[in-house]
Amino acid sequence: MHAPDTGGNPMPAPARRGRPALVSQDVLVDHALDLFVEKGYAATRLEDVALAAGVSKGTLYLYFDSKQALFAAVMRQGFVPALADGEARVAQHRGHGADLMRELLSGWWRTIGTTRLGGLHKLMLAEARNFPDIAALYHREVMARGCRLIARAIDYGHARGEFRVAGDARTVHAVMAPLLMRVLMTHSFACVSQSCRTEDGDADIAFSIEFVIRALEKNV
Amino acid sequence: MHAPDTGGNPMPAPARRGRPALVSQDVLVDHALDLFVEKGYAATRLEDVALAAGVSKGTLYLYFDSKQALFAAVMRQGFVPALADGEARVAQHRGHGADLMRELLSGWWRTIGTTRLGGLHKLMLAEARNFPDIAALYHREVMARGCRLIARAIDYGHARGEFRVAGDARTVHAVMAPLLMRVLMTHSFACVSQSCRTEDGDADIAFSIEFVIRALEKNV
Amino acid sequence: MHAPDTGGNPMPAPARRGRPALVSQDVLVDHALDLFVEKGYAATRLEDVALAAGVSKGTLYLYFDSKQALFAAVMRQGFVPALADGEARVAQHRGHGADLMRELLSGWWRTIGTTRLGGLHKLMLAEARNFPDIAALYHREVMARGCRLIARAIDYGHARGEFRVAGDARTVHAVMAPLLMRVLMTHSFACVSQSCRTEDGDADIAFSIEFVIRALEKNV
Amino acid sequence: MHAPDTGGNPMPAPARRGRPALVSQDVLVDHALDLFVEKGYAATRLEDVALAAGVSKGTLYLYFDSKQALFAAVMRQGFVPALADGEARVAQHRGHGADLMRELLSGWWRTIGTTRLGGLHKLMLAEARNFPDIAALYHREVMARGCRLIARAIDYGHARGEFRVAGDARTVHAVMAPLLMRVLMTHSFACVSQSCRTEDGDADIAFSIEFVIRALEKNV
DNA sequence: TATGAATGAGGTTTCATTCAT
DNA sequence: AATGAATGAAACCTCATTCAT
Repeated sequence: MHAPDTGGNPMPAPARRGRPALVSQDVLVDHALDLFVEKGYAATRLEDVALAAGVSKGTLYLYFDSKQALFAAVMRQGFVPALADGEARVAQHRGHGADLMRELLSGWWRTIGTTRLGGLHKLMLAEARNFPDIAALYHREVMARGCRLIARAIDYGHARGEFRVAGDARTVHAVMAPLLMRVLMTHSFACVSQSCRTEDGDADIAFSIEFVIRALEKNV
Repeated sequence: MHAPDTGGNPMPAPARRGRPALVSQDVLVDHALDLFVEKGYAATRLEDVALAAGVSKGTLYLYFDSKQALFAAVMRQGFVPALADGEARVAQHRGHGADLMRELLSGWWRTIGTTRLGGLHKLMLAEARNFPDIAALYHREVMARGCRLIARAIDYGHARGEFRVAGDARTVHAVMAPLLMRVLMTHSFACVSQSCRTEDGDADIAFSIEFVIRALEKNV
Repeated sequence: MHAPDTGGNPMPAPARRGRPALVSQDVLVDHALDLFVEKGYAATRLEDVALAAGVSKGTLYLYFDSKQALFAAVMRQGFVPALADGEARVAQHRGHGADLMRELLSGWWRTIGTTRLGGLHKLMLAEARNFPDIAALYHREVMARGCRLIARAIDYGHARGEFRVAGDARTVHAVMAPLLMRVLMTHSFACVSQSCRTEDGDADIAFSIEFVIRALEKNV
Repeated sequence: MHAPDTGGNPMPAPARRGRPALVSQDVLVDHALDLFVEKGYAATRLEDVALAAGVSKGTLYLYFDSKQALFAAVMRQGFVPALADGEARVAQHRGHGADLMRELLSGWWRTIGTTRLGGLHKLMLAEARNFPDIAALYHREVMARGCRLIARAIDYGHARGEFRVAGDARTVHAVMAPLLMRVLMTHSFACVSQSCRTEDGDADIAFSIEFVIRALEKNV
């Protein structure tokens, strides 16, 4: 992930030849993410991605073999950082299970639900059938990993005697559903209905979180 | 799906000139629904729709002005019957609110969640941004109406003192989310992961329903 | 190759629906042959083929799935008739072996060497490496069949005691080479050198034919 | 192919500034020859040529103005040495005309027929129409010169009363055709048919040579 | 009404060539 | 001299839509 350590010696000039790159893969992926999320896969023209990044159509093909390869890169690079962040959070937590759930879910909402990454979830959902390979990658690397995260948090509360259920798949699903649905709605119908916008969403989100926590907790 | 029943009266040689249509709009919409759900909007070719319905590509244009018009018809005709059914159910109900919820949600699951109509929800979600007009229609005629239905049921239970909350938008959302998500998963990742299939889904669905009912009910 | 015999019943009107075709596969193949021979495979644009036939680019794809499929059709349809003709000729022949050879070779020259089909031989030679499947077809259906034809004629003269050798592969090769080379030259260097043109070619061809016949015949 | 021999004199530190070229035109031409012969002109990418020679695409353009210029260089450099060799052979020959022919033709086969240069002949044939200028050069410098060579050899035998014909163009053509055809076949259909391979070709070649010599010689 | 041939805009992809370092 | 990023024209191919019968 980072350049090999050269042992304290100052790294010599990288001896770059030729014209320096105008863009990097990351920049292209960044703009592609925007457009894919905004217009969907089919309606996004590679030329628009390139122009958005300030290069020409052909340049894109120096970095990605095909439209599908670009799409795969968008998926791969989009979710990895957010997941690592969530995992760290669970590992460190002490205190009530309900508080951990609150932190996790509201954290997810802040870093994914309200950002382009939310749109990426919707995109993957919409295109999964057309790109089984990428869908499998997403399922394995993103969904499964995210579910394990939540499952561990529920188990934590269950082990402390606070939650009435353990973190099995069905429970995880029920816990995540309200937030995920809200994200999907935002990225589908926000343009159509005020009620799907996320603007004053914080209160709504808190409500959804408390709703599922109530379903998890033992009666007092 | 089939020709309208003429009530047992033998149809005499019809007075109107020309043959009756060999196909009706309904047949086309029916096959279009299948293909749209299976492949998504962009990947569905009108020629395939026509072939599936046993007519030629040109004939399709006698019934629908454009691909988008066909898509709109699919959406319109897909949801109307299911909604009417649900509304009748709520109007008639007597007894516990929880039982009404169970009936509504499991009824929704049977008639929509496990049928092509589930795929239609996913399709609309995926394409809403590309077809704001249709999305607005869907939102108005399907989503809003469906939400009112659920809201009324929650209010019913609330009025009886069984539910701790009234049927406002946020609650409706939280109640529907698990079932909707499951449908979306089925139509996206079923091909990729066993865990997204709906096969032994009945137990899972019951679990999801009880999960949200628990969140609705007052503590005992 | 021809419509199935309907047993003497007058064929009913074919009940053609829709717009009658502006072109047929044969017309497209015909123009494609011209352009492929003139410019080579890579330099021939499908749009030019279509325009030459008086239709649009898209129409071509109603008849052929791809450029390669068109190329295959050109090859298949180009050679079949000429071969059948030659085979009939050998079967009927009576008289001197040398005369049969003269007839075959000059017949080949007239029907292939001086027509577009000569260019087709050159095209196949030039493109064989790029299209192994089509090359295999050509080798099996055209070259092998043509070689058998010549071999039979040599065997005929050999059986009569006129030729000193039998029709094995090497002999066939040596017999055909001068005419084939001349065709290839014509279609490659004619534009560059008068000496490669075929205009007064008849005397040259007769010379080439007598040259190989002399090599075949026993000394007098 | 290798650096010019400097004659044993130790090259002192060269006075000229800058490094000597890391690659020479010859290296590029050498690899271009391989690729052109293997894949044909259109299917050969300049980038592959550069990579094969161990330089970058840009470097190639320091030596050649265009793909066509590279092609021209390949042609020019490919044939010149072989021709000089053949010409020397004819000039020195004493003895039977048939033996001279055997030596020339089998020499051609060894140095051209079985090497990449054979593929170069095929390439020129395939591309002549697309590059008239190069074709003219080839025709003038290679074909015409080669034909003169053969013509002189036939004349030699004719002057000695061994051959029944003089070395006119038609005869030269008939003499060369079998070997040329075999080369073309090898470079076109070898991948498709065992019978076009050159493996045990020596016997076949001898046969072809004797075949044409028989056609040249007077009856005994 | 129904057909199926025809269209052509629009997309992806390739690659010879240029250019700044 | 050498590089390698960048370009953009051009080709193939698709498919929603039109049209003549």
